[in-house]
Amino acid sequence: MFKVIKNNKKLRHGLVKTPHGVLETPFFMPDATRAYVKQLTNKETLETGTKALVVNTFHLYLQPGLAVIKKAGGVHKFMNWSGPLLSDSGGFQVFSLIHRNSAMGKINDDKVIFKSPLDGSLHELTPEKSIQIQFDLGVDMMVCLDDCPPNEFSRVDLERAVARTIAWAKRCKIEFEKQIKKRRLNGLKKPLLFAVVQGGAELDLRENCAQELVKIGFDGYGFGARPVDKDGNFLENILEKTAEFIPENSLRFALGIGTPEDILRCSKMGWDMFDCVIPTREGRHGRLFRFNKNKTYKTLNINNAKFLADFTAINIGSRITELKRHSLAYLHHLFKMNESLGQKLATLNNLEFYQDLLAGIRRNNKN
RNA sequence: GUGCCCAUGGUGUAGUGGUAACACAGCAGGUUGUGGUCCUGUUAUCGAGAGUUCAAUUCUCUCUGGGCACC
Repeated sequence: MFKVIKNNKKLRHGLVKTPHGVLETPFFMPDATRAYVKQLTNKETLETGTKALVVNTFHLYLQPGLAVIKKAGGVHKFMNWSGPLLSDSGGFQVFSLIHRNSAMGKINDDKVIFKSPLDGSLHELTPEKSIQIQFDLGVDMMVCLDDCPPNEFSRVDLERAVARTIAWAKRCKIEFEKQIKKRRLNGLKKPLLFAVVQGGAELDLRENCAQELVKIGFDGYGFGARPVDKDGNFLENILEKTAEFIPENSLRFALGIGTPEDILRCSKMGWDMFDCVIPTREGRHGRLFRFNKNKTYKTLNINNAKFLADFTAINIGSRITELKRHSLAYLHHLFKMNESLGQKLATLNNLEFYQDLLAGIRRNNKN
């Protein structure tokens, strides 16, 4: 259940009730694709201010496999996470796999068949199966299987992907209702369901896709495909208009977004939910995010030689003791030694930065 | 002491009578529904001296340094 508490033009503040707790919007979810945030224990993840995580259907289906997760009693129990979890449908992964290499699978209107990148075995994914898997995972928020085309696809190909995404969303909704009844998940136990708006950089396709999905009716709607073009330019206008195509009382989920700047921009357009690999992945590669005094931010590459003897703190204002006490010079040393403790500290730093960024947006939107 | 072998960037190795290549390290970029090991640039080298030659990192000699064997 989602309720907008404050709506000042497009600056939104709201509450999402999920089976595993309430979330204030807008919020950011780190990606725990394979049921772990890389480098961190759950306790450490919580210390960054993180409330909810994203896991991935595609990855968990392949490893460790559904049998194991069902036996564990769901992903929450498997990974010992008691907060809200969202699962991605796996559509993005399957389609990027096939679009990169057509030998990896086939897509038709009914289903998608793909080869496991792990052992080459063949698997079939349908909208119904994707929803069933997500119920087996036992997550709080699920995403419909969508046909996710690269933004550079031709108009005709984008149209076909939109048509398929709508048809599949309908099938997902039907399967969702079926599973709800079958599993008797009423009231607060009922997960939220999201559909994904496709259409590349063609505004009318985005509008059409959103309208058709709204007719079917979902708790929230996501922005599909990469939010940047092939030159790395942010699709600002497309994001802004797509948010407007989504009803005000629905959740707006900006999948895979993004840089701190992109999240700031999107939150001003009325997007409520974000997830991205940037803070964790870039952290592992040595890029740190930090605030300037005037609330702007900058990044630094801890690998750079200029940090060799920089004994200032990683983040003097951090709530996390290690970030407050350890110096940049020490972190530089850990990275030069290829010591995973360095990746952990950088991940902690970046997730705390992202959560502080979102907390700031929420404060701003409340007032 | 005698004999033999070796010497190429920071490290480990290619190679050639027309001034040198690769890997790692270094330096710096990149990463948007996860590439933990990824990608892209970039800096830097023929131990010293003499000889042969139009030309030597390459051939010869001496020296220096290192290794092996023998006494």
